Amino acid sequence: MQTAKIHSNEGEVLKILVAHKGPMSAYDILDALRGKGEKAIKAPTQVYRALERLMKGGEVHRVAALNAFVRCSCVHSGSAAGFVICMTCGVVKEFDAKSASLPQAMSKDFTVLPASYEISGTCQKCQKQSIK
Amino acid sequence: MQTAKIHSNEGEVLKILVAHKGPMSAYDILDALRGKGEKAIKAPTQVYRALERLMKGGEVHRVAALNAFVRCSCVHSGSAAGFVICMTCGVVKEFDAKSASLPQAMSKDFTVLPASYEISGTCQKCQKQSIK
DNA sequence: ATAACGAATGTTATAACATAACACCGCGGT
DNA sequence: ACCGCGGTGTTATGTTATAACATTCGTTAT
Repeated sequence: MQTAKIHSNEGEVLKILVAHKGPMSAYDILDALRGKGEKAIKAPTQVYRALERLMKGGEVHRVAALNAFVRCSCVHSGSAAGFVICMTCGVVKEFDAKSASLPQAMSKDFTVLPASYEISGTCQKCQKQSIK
Repeated sequence: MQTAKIHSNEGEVLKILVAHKGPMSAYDILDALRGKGEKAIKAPTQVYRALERLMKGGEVHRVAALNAFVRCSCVHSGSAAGFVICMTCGVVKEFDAKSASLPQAMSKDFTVLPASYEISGTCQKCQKQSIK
């Protein structure tokens, strides 16, 4: 069995993200971790690896529109994270895409247009092939 | 008055995108244009500038999830482009986010989960400030 | 015509984001 | 003890995007 290992990098990265509130690029995170002497993370790879696992665990999400990562701030279903993103100031709002009606989620605080919607997932064809 | 100028680069870039059907990265486009002798585009900047203007005109959209660009294939309202993206095979489907109901748009050909929704626009605050 | 201006272009360099490849370590199972 | 695997560290490189500046082309005003 794979018991809980060290994962200290994940902890460090998550701490930074929690403290920052809001999306950070991998390199922002890296800068925040560098110069913490001793045990500090030094290379992008380490940050990306930590982020990858945090994302797999649902603790962090990637915001493609910003090339950035955010702490999950939503009690969502785990499989349908949604974001409304202001491309001017970089503010993001997370919502649960599974339960919320999307247009509502955005129209409260965001003016709609011009806007771009992106839904990333897996198409049926690829889904089937992965089952084989 | 600013009459129609040359914009030959826009034409070249658009031609490539039309021929390719489907999203291309700026560097894919660049490679396709290079080695066309003479008048060929040679540098990323030129591609990005052409894309920028094509996007402003609504002829092309950027798909952030893929760091790519697609010819607009939709008779949409012009201000609410939507995409459903398969992160496995890279297939994208465009829909008019203004008129279509989003969940429907995706559920036909895409299995929903796990999925990520991103809606990029401008928040009210930034909207107001830009009016000033 | 031509000067002057702005928009489009060309060119070089660099910034920002992300991954490949390989060596090493630590722990758990046999 | 050893083996294997997953996590880590390190270096190098690949990919995407923009900055900065010189030049050319059209349009307009003189």
